[in-house]
Amino acid sequence: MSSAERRKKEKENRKNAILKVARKLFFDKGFKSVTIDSIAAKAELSKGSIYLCFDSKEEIYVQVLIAENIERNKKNSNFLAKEASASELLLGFTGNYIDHFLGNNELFRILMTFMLHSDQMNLTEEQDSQLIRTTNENIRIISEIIQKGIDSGEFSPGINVRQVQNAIWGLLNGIISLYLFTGNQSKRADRIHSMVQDSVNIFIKGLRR
Amino acid sequence: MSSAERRKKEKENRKNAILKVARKLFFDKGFKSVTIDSIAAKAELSKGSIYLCFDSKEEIYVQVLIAENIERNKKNSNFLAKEASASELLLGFTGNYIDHFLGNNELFRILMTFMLHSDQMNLTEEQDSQLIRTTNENIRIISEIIQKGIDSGEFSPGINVRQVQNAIWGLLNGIISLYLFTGNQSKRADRIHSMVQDSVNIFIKGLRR
DNA sequence: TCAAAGTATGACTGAGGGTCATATAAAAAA
DNA sequence: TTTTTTATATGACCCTCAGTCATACTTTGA
Repeated sequence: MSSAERRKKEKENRKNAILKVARKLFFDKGFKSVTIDSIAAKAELSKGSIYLCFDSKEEIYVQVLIAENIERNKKNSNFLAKEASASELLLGFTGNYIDHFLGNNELFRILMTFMLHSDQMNLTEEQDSQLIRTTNENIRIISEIIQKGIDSGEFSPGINVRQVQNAIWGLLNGIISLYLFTGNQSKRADRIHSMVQDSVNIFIKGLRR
Repeated sequence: MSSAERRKKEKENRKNAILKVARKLFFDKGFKSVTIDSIAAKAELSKGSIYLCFDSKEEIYVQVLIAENIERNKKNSNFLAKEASASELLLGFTGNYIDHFLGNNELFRILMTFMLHSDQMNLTEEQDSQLIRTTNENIRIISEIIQKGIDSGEFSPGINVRQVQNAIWGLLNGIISLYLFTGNQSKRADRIHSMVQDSVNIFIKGLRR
């Protein structure tokens, strides 16, 4: 291995080490109260070294989110293989989605913060498209489920698949946001699940032919 | 009028003047890039005087949001009086809701930021409940429309009205968030409208008896 | 007219993101 | 091996900005 290659690889490793530390801090304490100094301290590096790998705090943030997206995408990949109706698959996916974010509120906040402020965080073109791409990959499965439902005659053929995908995604994100708003005391998690289930069922009824 | 009363009233006026200035700045520049100094300068007051009326930047922020809620609530009040089916009313309301926030992205961001971080902004009990109350008032009309639909036989009687209200609200907020994420270039506004209309129609179909 | 109470001010503090001159280490050249 | 060049690491420093507080001013009421 040439020294240039080795250096490149070392930098990659360091980047990942920083991301791992940052991830934990963000998820434990929330974006705002994590300082670059605290990341540096925990990664046993100087502040300057952090900035050798990342241009800004926001960039670290977006990289965490992208890594998380990729991770989640792997787990989702075999979802469609299951033998089940489109309705069942949809309820399965949505329940899963809710679980995922109820188990990590901060991750959801990061996602939503990006959705709301993507234009104001000056990311590179690369980062921006990577974020959008990995996010889309994570929800494309909704489209696939809908399409399956149309093909099997379960859903009305007139449906705009992409649009319904986004509507369902929006519904889920919107409901989780409400959940965070009203406070996530005990019992709420149960309630949100039944709410999602009921809402999605209404939606499914509306989708049927 | 006693001097105490007059002083109280003056303070109220000043508060409103500050809010008016802050509102404009927030909506023009976004929360983060508005400084207390800039609010003070524009309100022709010293920084210290701002802090005589408000405890923190967040408090100004939440007061702007509450004032906006109250304002909007007034405009909504005569919505139900219209002669129309529940479905038509629902589509009317949702279209209106979308218009309102597409016309003021920053207001939507403020709303969502609160929904996402309400636990992390240490507001007083008073502020918190006022925010929740005025927000609820703004969307209660959805419940009323649903109830009307049930009463008239248009919608299935088994519906959990409150739950459907929240689901629809979530759907709208989620869709607006997506819209902000994918960028609000021209034509998007049209697309989001048709998306909301289609989604709500699917939902309505699911609600019918 | 004067003391007490209330109000206004802006210099100051502390926190934290981001920078950069300097130091150190590694690689290449001599 | 020694010297030169290049790459990397560091933390003191800069800057912005939320929030504070000692001081100055104004109003009230006796």
